[in-house]
Amino acid sequence: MFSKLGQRKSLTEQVEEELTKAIRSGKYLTGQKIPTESELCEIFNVSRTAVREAVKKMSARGIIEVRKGSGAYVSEVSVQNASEILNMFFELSSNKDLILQTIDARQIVEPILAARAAKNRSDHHIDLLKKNMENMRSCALDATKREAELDNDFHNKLLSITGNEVLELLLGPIFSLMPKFKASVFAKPTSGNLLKAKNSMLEHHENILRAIVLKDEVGASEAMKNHLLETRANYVQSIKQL
Amino acid sequence: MFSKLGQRKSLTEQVEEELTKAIRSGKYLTGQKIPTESELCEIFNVSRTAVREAVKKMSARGIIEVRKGSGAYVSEVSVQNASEILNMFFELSSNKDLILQTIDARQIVEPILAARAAKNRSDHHIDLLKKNMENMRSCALDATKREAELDNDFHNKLLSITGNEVLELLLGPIFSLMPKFKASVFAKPTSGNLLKAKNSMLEHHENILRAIVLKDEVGASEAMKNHLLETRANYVQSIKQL
DNA sequence: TATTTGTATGATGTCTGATAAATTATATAT
DNA sequence: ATATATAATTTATCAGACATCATACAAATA
Repeated sequence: MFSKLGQRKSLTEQVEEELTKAIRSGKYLTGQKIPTESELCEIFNVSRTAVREAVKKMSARGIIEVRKGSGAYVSEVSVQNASEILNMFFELSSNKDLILQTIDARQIVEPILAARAAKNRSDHHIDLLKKNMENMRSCALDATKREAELDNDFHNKLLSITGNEVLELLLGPIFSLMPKFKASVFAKPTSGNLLKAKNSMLEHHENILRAIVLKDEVGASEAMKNHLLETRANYVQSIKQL
Repeated sequence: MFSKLGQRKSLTEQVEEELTKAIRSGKYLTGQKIPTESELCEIFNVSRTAVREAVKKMSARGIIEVRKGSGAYVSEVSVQNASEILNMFFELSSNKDLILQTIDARQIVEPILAARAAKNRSDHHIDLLKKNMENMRSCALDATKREAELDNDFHNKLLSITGNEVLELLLGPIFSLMPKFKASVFAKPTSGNLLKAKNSMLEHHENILRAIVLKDEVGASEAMKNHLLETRANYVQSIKQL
């Protein structure tokens, strides 16, 4: 059998592979500095070009962080880090009905998350959510961007109450994207409806929060369902008008 | 006071930013070729080094694909592409109880997904799931890797039946990771329990499938809950023994 | 002594120019 | 017209140079 007819990988890719493997195997720990470029050149016996391009790729993947004049360091694999990459994916996605699909996805998973939050919540969580509501109320009517961010924050806090980092990592982006959607869809809001829309949203959030305070899992789930139904309806209507 | 001189980004980063922006704005469409390196040098008035490093970063992000001797092409932003990045994050994650957190995450979201699948399923979907079951049955007892992959395939198919690409993208990794977990946890299976474990798993899958065939949303959800309860218990027990 | 300033060293960032290897386009021969 | 050989284009890799930044340490200043 022919063993290695497969197109041999480029040097850059080989270096990247080996370095990544080394990091994954624990040879270089989080925060630790990896060898300098010239050292890597000697280790792999390749030019600086190959090393640098491999390093660039790895930094784009969030595996390492390069600091000019200092060196390259193994970055912490964090939720935030991964979310950035996911966010970029969504931004690049040209899928036209991405917005609706995202809301649909939320309709599927968020009620159960709300129920979970009602089950797990501590008093500290309640404080955080209440503070969010306060900020929302005191937010100026025309500060739509801040309002969208606070909205996102509310749902993200709910997600974090579930206490599952894996879910946080994976589902975080579908909330943090909503402000962007909102900005693109509600670009020209009919000012008369602004107050009404905000009050409606506040009411929904209050209903959700109330159920969570009471540790009412079913109630929280239902309140979330209602909230998302209206959210979806609003988007559908606004998209139609475009 | 002096206004901040905003740390100017490196040339590589600037090029990457501009190029990404151009692609996102639709200047270069999916599958289309972007300008050659030397052209980009002229456009941005920088050296090939800067251009190449920007291109490498973008290819690492899955935005473009570089073909030696041909050029760089805007790649389709696919679910698979983003999933790869997510998978890498999980592989690099050193979180010790990642396995349990992942199973917990599945316990939260998968019952509702099963219910959704029961609602949405077509006859074609049923055929696919049945074929998976057949393969699983005819799979040799000691082919644990293949068995784990088929298991993963079953759950992934369920996920795809929901018909929501956003969810597929985000949740796909938590299934595709299970084979790796399985390999690391059940490295030395007590051979006597192999048959028992497989039969149990088959039974659970059958229960789930049956409910889906009947479009029984509650039944599918419950069957999935039971399945994951046992899955979790198995892992907990095996991890203890380590 | 404590703070600031100057300086040397080593790291990444960028440029230039060259050669190799893969692809694509062109020309040629049958 | 088809197939093949050749040329042109493009990315891959290398080498070396200088610029820019970070850091540590010595020197100067208060």
